Amino acid sequence: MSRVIEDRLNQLQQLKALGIEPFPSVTFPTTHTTKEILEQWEKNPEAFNKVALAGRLMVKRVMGKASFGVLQDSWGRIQLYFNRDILCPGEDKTLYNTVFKKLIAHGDIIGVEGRVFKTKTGEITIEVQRFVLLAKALRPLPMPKEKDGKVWDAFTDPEQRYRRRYVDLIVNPHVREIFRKRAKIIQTIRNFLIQQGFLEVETPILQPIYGGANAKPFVTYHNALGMRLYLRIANELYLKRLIVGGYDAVFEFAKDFRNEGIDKYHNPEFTQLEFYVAYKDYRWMMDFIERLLEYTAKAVVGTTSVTFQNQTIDFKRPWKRVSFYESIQLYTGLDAYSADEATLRRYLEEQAIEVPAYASKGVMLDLLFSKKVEPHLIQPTIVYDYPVEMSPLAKQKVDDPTLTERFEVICSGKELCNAFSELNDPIEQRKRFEAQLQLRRLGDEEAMVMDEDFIQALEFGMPPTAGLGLGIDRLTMLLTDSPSIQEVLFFPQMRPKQKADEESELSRVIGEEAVVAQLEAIGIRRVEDLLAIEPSVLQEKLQHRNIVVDLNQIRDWIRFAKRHLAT
RNA sequence: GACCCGGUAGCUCAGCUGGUAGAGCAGUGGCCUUUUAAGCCAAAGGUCCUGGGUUCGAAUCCCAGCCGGGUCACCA
Repeated sequence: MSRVIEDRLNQLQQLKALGIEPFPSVTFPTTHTTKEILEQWEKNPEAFNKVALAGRLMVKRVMGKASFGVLQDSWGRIQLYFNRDILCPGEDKTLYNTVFKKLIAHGDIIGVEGRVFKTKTGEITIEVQRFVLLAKALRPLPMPKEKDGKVWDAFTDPEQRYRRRYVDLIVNPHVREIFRKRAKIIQTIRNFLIQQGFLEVETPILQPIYGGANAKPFVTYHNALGMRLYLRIANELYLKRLIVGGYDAVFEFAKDFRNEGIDKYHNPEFTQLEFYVAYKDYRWMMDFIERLLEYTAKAVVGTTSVTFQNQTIDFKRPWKRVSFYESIQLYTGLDAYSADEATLRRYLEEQAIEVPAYASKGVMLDLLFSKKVEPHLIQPTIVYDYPVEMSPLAKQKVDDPTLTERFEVICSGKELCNAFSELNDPIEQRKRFEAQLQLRRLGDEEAMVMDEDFIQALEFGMPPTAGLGLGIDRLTMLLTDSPSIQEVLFFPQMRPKQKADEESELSRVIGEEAVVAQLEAIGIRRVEDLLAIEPSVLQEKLQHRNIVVDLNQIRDWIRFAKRHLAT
């Protein structure tokens, strides 16, 4: 590797010797993109006798006094033709023989000017009359080659692709396309909502009390306030406060954070759209989400029907609708509505589904549904009327208080949306939170916690409201036929490549390696040691080693250390 | 978290019945003025993930660890 970089550094020096700056401070005005040329040249070749475009040189094939290259810009690739006597009409052939042939390499970013023509073999090509180096590449790119749809030496190792996504984006054009579609999905939904009169809002990511979903949070610490904060697991409770505040319809594309495992459907941070509409209910919301997703699919892929992992999924409305208990009846034959806890537990155990000891009826129904029903629901399906036990923020049905006005959209066997008529009765909401607290006491770490301020907000009166959460990452997977969430996130979470033990527990708490080294020198090697020493003594000892630290800083470390040990 | 698979040149991979480390592409030098996975000739390129162990000798066998992927578990 170092050899290749050495060669390139060498090229760098030689360029400078020729008076060519390898990283010039210039603009390069372009007249076209690769895509425009490829699409429009046939129709009107005369208009392409003088074009300028810039991009990365992806392929360089030198054939003596003429060469071919491939230029890649943001939109695609086009072939370049370099001819010695066109580039160097006079005696001096340095520009071609030395600069182009020796010093410009695969991966360099260049600007070219020239005329568009078609080669003998029928490929639209730019005859380069002038080129400039815009930025030198010191590292070599992987070089996949492609012919007739077959790819050789593809850059496929997921680890490398995700860790160095920029390389992935350079050499795998379809990856760039996925993220363009992701952007289009978000823009389409945003425009749709704005057109319907929604207000786009932003709510806190750092929350003193986390809520709105069943999940384990990330914990952090605010030094000045001296308090624990959580990264939000949802923004639901804040958006509903805004409905209390008098907005009719609000939405937020929210990054949420959940401290759980990572797999092909889960990343610690993910994007969820939530929106709330006053004076509507979940029936209205069913129609609305059908319209929204049908419209989005059409806008992004052109049709309502998409292919996802060899399944055809059609977002054309109306979608199938089935009640929660009917769906269970359908796939298990079980009358879960009438069944008591013991019956459910027995059934689950018979099906070899692990049931936690603390499992309430709600938890068991959830298990039953996700194991036995969800996997069968491939086409977008609205499952409605969820049991109250599993829906602590949803309004009960008037004619059956064991059920709530809640529905989920299941698609390709996975939850895509979750929606309900929002519970706006503060007294009932308090009871539901208390039931959650009880679950928590029994060992359900994902049960919700009490949010007094939210209840107080409801006490001021919230209109009847319909709300919905939509997993943007999952929707993107569906609409781009991506098999994992990592494929639709630019930078999915990865373990650091360095050996984990290179960074000690202590350095995770302290953060500054220089300080850690001195701490270790005075015998503080573990987080526990930090707690055992008096802050002022530590300050003095560090001072002897020429490290001046504020006493508050040391107290922060100790707080952090305590938190670290507690988790 | 459990199990399975993988980690060898910049990239894709072979070598894994232990005996001096291989190919294609990329890179380097040379030839070639419409090629396209360009071609031909030549030379070069490596902590075989890390650390231990077995052995005269380990990329190869054993143990531990790290990183990734897959399946399952938990979750959206």
